[in-house]
Amino acid sequence: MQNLISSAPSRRRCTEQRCISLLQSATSLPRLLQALAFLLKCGNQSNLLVLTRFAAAAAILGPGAAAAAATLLFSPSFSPLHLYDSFLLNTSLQSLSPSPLHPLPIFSLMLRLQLPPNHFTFPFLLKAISATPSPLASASLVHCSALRFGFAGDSFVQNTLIHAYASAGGAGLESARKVFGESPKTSPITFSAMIGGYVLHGRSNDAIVLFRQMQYAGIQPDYVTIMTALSACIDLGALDLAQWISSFVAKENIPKTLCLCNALVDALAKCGDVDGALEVFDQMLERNIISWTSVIDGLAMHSRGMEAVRMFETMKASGVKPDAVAFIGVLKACSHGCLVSDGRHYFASMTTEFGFEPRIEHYGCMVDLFSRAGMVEEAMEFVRAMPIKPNPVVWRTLIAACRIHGNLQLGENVTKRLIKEEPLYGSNYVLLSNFYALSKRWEKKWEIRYTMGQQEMCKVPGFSMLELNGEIYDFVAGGEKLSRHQEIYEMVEEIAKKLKRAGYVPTTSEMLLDIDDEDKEDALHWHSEKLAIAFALLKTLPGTRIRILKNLRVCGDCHSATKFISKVYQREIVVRDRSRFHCFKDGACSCKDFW
DNA sequence: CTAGGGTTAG
Repeated sequence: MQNLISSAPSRRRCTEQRCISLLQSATSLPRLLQALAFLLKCGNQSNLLVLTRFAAAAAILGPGAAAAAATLLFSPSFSPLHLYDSFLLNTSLQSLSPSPLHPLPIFSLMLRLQLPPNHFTFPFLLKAISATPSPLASASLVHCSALRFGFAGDSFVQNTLIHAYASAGGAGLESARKVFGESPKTSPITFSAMIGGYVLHGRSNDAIVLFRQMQYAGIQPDYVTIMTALSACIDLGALDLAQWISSFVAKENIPKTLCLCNALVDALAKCGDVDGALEVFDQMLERNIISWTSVIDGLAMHSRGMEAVRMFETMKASGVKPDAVAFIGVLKACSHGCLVSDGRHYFASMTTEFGFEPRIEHYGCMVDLFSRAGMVEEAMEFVRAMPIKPNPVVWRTLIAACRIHGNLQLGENVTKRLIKEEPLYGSNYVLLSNFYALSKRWEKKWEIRYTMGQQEMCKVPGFSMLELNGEIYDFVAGGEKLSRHQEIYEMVEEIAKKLKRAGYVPTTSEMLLDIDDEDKEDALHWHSEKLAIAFALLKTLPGTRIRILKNLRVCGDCHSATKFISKVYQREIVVRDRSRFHCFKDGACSCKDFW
């Protein structure tokens, strides 16, 4: 008896599941039709799920197959299916999301069969379009269609339209903004769609401006808007805003969902407030692997490797099984904290204790672990013994170690090998020319620079950002974007003099120019973070902590200069690198010079 | 039957 009751629904589910996989596995239209015929024989005439999956499977095969399928489905001989009309096609559209399959064939069929789209059609359609590779053209096509059918004023349509346009980036963002501006009713959803689009395409400044406007307009952000705004904070290192959001969440009646708390932990840590992140983490009622990974990664970024390792152990003890990403976190903590033996232990435990096959990222962490610790030969040996092919990232890790630890010959060889693999990537040639400069082979260096010029390859320009009183300031080397540059350059000169008196010796070896030493020193002063620090020293009261964010890694000279500045000017200076934090205080850096 | 979203080596 018990058996009968429990097996009946499960058998039906199983059949349906089988239908779907049968349809999805069809590789051509004839096979698909064959599959459908079989399913109909099993009595699926009115099973909507099966029929919509059939339509979706046909759409995957291409417009021709989709047309044939729809003609079949909606032909009179297939009655009474035509009663489903738009509903069937809407559901087909829905079933395409979030897979990246193109929904337009289904939509055009719908029009061809003169089935009128209704107000469910456009959101489904636009949602599916957002997930396709280049949604701009499709979005504007559907936009026109929505206007023609009189659905452009529907708020669901507007929100999905903003999302679809914004997903395209570039000009799509402007189209999205236009729809956004024309939307009469704005909800947190409208704002999330627009803000999310900005964040997705690297315009986090615009995202935050809009987030502020939202509050100004009296619209209460909900948890999705907040998570989106937190992503923008991460991009910009906007600590003030991240902390403000954190307290906002604490005092307002916003559901503290697992997702939201994870986003808060991640954002606070990445904006420089690990202790704030730990506080949120401690108060969480429920934690998943992402919560643990975020907090471990946050500790790793701040050189708190031992704590990260303890956290990893606590996680295991609390019954959460580490996954591949969590291992990346703990291995990163070991390499940034110079915990070589712990790193070895965790790497080994991946296979012995948890049965994972380490991925290239894990091998990369190990190479970094040995490299930072100065064990360059060991790192090279590790790469040689790797069972998977090292990728360019691994090579670059090793190359960075060779440069820092002075293994010039090895570095040069590895860089040449990298260039063979990636001949079109400009930065690789810069790396090679660096080694030539370090070994003072200027002709070789100029040869490379010449080749680069010929092929129009260039270096990623470095920039720094600084947040002062809620405003974000940009600095690029040379500083031509700044209106007050004269003042800043004078400050840079003054800093240089003071540092020299304090015993600072500029490191010129990282410069690529073979000009005389004095000029080299000059050129080093223009690195974007030096400009940012000078500006911050001018604009803030003594004792204020200075926070800088960079797109590249800190160069050796800036690192030692900043250590001196922190002592001479008695300031705490926090620099967020590409991958970690440096907290300069009293002439020392929290990274203990491992970076 | 409708909309916006989270951790990942350098």
